Amino acid sequence: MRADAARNREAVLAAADRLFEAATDPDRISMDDVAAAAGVGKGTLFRHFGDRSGLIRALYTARGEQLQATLTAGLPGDSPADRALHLLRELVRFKQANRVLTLALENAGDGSPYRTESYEHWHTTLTAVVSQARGPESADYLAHALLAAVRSDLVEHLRDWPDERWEAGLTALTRSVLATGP
Amino acid sequence: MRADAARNREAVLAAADRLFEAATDPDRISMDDVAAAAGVGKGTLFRHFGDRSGLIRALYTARGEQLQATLTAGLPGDSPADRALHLLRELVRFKQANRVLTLALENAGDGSPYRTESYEHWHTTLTAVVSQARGPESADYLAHALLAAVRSDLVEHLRDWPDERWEAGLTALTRSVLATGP
DNA sequence: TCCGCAAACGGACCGCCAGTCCGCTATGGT
DNA sequence: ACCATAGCGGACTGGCGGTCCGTTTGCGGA
Repeated sequence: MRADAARNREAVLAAADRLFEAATDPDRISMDDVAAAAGVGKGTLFRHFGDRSGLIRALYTARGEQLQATLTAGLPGDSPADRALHLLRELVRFKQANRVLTLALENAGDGSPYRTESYEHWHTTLTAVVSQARGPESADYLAHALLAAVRSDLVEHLRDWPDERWEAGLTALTRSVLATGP
Repeated sequence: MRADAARNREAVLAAADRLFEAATDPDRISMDDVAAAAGVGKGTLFRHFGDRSGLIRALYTARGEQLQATLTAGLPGDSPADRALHLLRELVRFKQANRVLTLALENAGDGSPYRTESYEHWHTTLTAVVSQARGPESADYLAHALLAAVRSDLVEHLRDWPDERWEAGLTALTRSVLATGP
C-alpha cells in the first residue's frame, strides 16, 4: 500500500469517527461531509471503502475490536448465565457509548444488521453459552433472541433508563433463558 | 371529505398495497411509482399521507387492523405463557405474510420502529401478560425483549426456517421467560 | 339551475445525496 | 532521473423525497 493511500485512509477514519461522535442522527452525515472533513476527494473515500455501509463497517470494526478482543478471550463468570449476562451487559454499554455509530450500522446499506461479520461472531459465541446451559435445542434461536434484546435501536429507545434498570432487566432475562431446562 | 379525495385515497392505498406485495425490497418502491400506479399526481399522495413513512404506516394499519382486532379481543390460552406464545406466533405469521411491508415499516422515516402506535400496543399487552406471570419486576423490559425476538428483520433473516423450528424456539423462549419467578 | 369558491389536484420543479468517471498528480521501483 | 501506474479529487449523473402553484372539480347556497 502506498504511503499516501494509508495516510488518507487514516484521515478518513479519524474524520468520520469525529463526525459520528458529534452527530445525533447518522443520516445527517453525508459522504461529502466525511470527505470534506478529512480533506480528501470523494473518489478517494469510495475507493477505500466501496460504499457508505463499507465505511460504517470499517469504523465499527475499528471501534469494536477492543471490545471483541476482550470479550472473546474468555468470558468471565462462573456459570453460563453469568457469562451471557456479562456479554450482553458489555454490548449494551458499548452501544450506549457509541450511539450514532451503532445506529448507523444497523440501518446501513444492504439493510440487515444480521449480515454483519460481528453479529455472526456474537451469535456463535452466545449460542455456545446457551447450548452449554440448557442443551442444543433451540439454542441458536435463543441466542438470536438475547441479542435482539440489546439491539441498538432498543437501547436508543430506552436511552434514559438508569443502569440499574438495565441491569435488572438483563439479569432477569438471562437467568430465565439460561436457567430453564428444555 | 370530498368524493374525489376519498376515491383517490383508496386508489393510492390499493396501488401501494399491490406494489409492496410484489416487491422484494421496500426501498425500490418510490413515491413516484406509487403515484403512477395509482393514476394520481404526486402532490395528492403527499397531501393524503404527509410523507413516505405516513403512507407506510397507513398501509400497515389497514393490513394489521384485522390481526390487531382479533388478538386484542382476548388472547386464547390457559396460562400467561400460552397467551404470550400465541401473540408472538401470530406476529411472526403476520410478518412472514407481509414481508416487504413490515420491513418497510421498521426502516421507515423517522428511524425507529419503537415510535409506532402498534408497537406501543403490543408492548402494553405483553407487559400485562408478563406481569401476570412473574410479577411487575422488569416486566416491561422482558416484553421488549420478547417483541425484539420477533422483529421483522430477524424473521427475514431466518426466512427459510420451517414452522416447527420457529415453534420450538418461540415455545422455549416464552416458557423460559414466563415460567421463571423474579 | 347556475354560481362562486374552497378543496383537491397534478406534475414541473428543487435540493440533496450516493456513487461514477476521467484527466491529473504523486509515489516508489529501476 | 525517469516513467509506469496506483492513487487522487471534484465535476457530474441519476434518482429520490418533498414542495409549489396554476388549474380543475365537487358542492352548498341562491
